[in-house]
Amino acid sequence: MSGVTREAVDSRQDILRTAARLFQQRGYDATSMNDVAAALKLSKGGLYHHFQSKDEMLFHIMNHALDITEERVVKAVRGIQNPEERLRTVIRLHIEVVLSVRDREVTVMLHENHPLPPSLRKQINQRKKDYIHFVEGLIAEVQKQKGTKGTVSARAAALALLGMINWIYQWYKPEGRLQAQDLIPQYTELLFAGAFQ
Amino acid sequence: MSGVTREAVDSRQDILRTAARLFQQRGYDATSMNDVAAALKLSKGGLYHHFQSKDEMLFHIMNHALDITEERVVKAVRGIQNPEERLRTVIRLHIEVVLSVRDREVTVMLHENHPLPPSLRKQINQRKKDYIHFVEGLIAEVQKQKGTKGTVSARAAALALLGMINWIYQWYKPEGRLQAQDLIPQYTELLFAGAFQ
DNA sequence: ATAATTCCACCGACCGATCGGTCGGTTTTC
DNA sequence: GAAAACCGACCGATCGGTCGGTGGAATTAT
Repeated sequence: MSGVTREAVDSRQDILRTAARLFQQRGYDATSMNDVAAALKLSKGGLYHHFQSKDEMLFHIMNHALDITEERVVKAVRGIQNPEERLRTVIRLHIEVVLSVRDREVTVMLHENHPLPPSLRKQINQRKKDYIHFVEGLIAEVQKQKGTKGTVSARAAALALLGMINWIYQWYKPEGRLQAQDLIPQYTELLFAGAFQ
Repeated sequence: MSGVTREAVDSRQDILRTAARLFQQRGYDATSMNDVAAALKLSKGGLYHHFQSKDEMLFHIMNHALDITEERVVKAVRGIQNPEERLRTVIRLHIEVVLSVRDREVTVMLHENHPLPPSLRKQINQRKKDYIHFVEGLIAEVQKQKGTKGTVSARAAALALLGMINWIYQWYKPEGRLQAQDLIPQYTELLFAGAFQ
C-alpha cells in the first residue's frame, strides 16, 4: 500500500463540483438529475450509484461551501493577533471566496433555500449562525479596542457586513467595472469609516 | 353611472397578492398553479382565465414590487431638499419596504431569478438598474456636499447599502431581537460613519 | 315584462412533458 | 471472480397549460 487506495480521485467530489456549477448557473430546481448526469457523461442511474437523492447532493454542496468558508476565512485568520487587522483580513478573504470562480458552492449555499429534510436543514443553519457569531464577536472585539461610542451594535454591523458581501453575487460581473481588487478596500473602508470620510 | 362600473374590486390584484404570498413562503418553483388556485378557492382552469402563464404572474408581481419601491421610496423623497436628509430618508423607507409584511412582492423580486422571457426580463432588470443608479446619484450628491475625500466610490457605496438592506429578508425574524426600529438608525450610522465611531 | 341572447367567470377532466427515483442486468477494474 | 461502476428502460407523480362546456348575471330584443 504505497500511496494507493486512491486513483479516480474520488468521483463524489467531481460530481459535486459539476452539480454545484449547474445549480449556480440554472438554479437548483431548474437543474434535473439528468442534466447533472449528462454533464458528467453519466447516465442518471449511474449518478444514483453515488448519491441517494438530489437533496443529499444539495446538502453536501452546502456543507462543502461552509467548509470552504471556515477553511479559507476563519482558520486563515487565527494567527492574526490584532483584532482590527484580523477583521480587515476577514473582509478581504470573505469577498475573495464569494467572488472565486472555483468555489461556486458558496453562491449556491447563499442563494438556494430549498427545503431540506429538517435534520439536514438544522445542521446547515447552525453552521451559518456560527459564522455570523464569529464575525459579530470579531467586530465586538474591534469596537472594544477602539473604544467605540456609536450606536452601531456588533450584531447589526455583522449582519450589515455579511449582507453587503453576500449580495455581491447578485450584481457582480467579472467583465464589468468595479473589480474585486477595487471592491475590497472600498467595502473595508465603508465598514470602518463610512462612505463620506 | 353613479359610481358604478366597479364591484368585484379587480380580481387580478387579489390573485397577484395571494400568489406573491405563496411565492414568498414556498418559493416560485415549489408553488404550483394548483396551489395558487386552491388558495383562492378557484380551479386551475379558472385561474388561467385571468393570467396566461405562471411567468406572466411572476412578471406582474416583480413589476408591482418595483412600483411599490418607486412609489414609497423614490417619489416620497422628491420634496426633500437637503441631500443628506434625503439619503437618510431613503434608507429608512427602503428598510421599511423590505420589512413590510404587506409588500411581499418585494421579497419575491429580490430573491427569485427564474428566467423570464427575454423581453420581460429586460424590463425588470432595467428598472432594478435605474433604482441602483438613483441611490448612487444620491450618494454622490452627499459626498460632494460633505467634501468626501475617502476611497469609497458612490457606486460601491450604493451597492453595499443595497446589499445590506436587501439581504435583511434572509435573516430577519419579526419576533427576534434587532427590530426594524433598531435596525434603521444603526444601518444609517454605519453608512455615514462606519461601525467604530 | 318577458323572452332571447350575449358575455364572462369558472369548472374539471385531460394532455404531453418532465421530474426524482428504481432496478435488473452488463461492463469495467483490480 | 468478486466488487464496484455504470447503463437504460421504466415508474408513479406532478407539473404547466388546454379546452369544451356550464351557470348565472347583464344586455338586448320583442
